[in-house]
Amino acid sequence: MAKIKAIRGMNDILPDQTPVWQYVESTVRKVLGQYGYQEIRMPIVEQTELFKRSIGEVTDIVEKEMYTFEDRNGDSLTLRPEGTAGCVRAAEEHGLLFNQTRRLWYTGPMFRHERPQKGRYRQFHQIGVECFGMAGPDIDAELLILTARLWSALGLTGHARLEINSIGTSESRKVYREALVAYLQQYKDRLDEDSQRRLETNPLRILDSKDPATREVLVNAPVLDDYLDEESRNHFSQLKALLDAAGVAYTVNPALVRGLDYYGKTVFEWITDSLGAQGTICAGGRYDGLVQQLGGKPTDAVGFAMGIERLILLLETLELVPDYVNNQADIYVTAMGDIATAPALALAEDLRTAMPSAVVVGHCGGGSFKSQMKKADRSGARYAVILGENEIRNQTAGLKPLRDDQPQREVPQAELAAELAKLV
RNA sequence: GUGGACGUAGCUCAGCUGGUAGAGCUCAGGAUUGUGACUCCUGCGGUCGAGGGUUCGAACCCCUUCGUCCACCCCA
Repeated sequence: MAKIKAIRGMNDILPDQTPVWQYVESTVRKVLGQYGYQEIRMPIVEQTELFKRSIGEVTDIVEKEMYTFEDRNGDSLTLRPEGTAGCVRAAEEHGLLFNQTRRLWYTGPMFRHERPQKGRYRQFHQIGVECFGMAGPDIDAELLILTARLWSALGLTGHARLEINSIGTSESRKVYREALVAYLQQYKDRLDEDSQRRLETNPLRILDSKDPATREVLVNAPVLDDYLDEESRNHFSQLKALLDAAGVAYTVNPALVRGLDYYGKTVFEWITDSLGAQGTICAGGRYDGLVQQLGGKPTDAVGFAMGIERLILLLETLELVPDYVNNQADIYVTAMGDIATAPALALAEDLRTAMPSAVVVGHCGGGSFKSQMKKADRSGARYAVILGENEIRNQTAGLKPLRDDQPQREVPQAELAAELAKLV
């Protein structure tokens, strides 16, 4: 019988991995909380139509990467490939957007049927942040300042660079797209294969082609900046001024376009060079038209998503995960022989009551005393508490430091908690 | 979807021109009646990813398939 294995590209996150996940999630939670952002939780499955209408019919995501299936009643449902669409749907559906401003965030798994590689999986996890009802560049700036603070909290400052661009309103972008396509059509045979295809699918993507011949053609191509409407241009220059004032470094990348149709005006990416091909750890932009497009009232909006796997990969590559994150135990309580089992359980409970934040691991499962000490060592605990016949007779416990050369002491059981509280 | 590399013990990997499976780590026990980390000894542990073919004989050669990794595409 062949063993059943996990689905390709969908990974188990094992016990030695969960501490760093919790570390990242709690850090993000803390920083977002500082800015007054509220958490929202949406279903993982939505009507397929939601993603088609928001992400765009001709994007790769919708065309070939969605996990779409029929519900038992015949409805077409899809495992969410990203969070913005569902967030907008939920917020609109429950009246969270009308005549008010909102700062929301969420986290959870997303699903895209792509070929897995480093930093890219079929089930992956994002932390998404979405802001509604704020038209000005101040909220764009707040989001970027917030991410900069998050990098600082994680020790990542200097390891990711910020690229920004303005792709204008959908109207001005449409005019530009036509001009670009018209220009490139003249040199179609000089473009690389991928870019020829992109002429039909996603012309703006050709701008960051790596092919030398294509790059040569692009030298004289129309520039998006020349086609920007006045409002987008002002918005962008104000944003740059706000970032300058806040001390957030950035570079303007005119070739930066986003893959999802709903973006307009501000777009940005935080990129690292330490992860190979999948170097974008955080990306987003403004999507003022989406709420209306999904049937709501016109509502300005801006947001971004971070890839948690990529963030963790980066932290581990740079060895930035603090040691305390992986420490499993503070105190390990041994029990020598059957006679010590009940007293050891009771003593460990006393310790937990007296030191609520300490991790007190009690030995279970028998084994020689030697092996118990070995496990105490492996647990990472700073102190071993030793309970055997002698200690029980004397109402004491052995207190043995495991991380320095201090000698072992005999402490009355009644005083042990107070004694350890001083040390841990 | 395309290209390349790779699948051998729980983990990291050796295994020569084809001759019948190895090491280190981990784990258990011992040297040390009740004391971890260092050392030494012993032991547990494998359908060599799966299926087929060639051969007296395949972990090794051939085909198919599944999976992993990296890159392209695309994206977090």
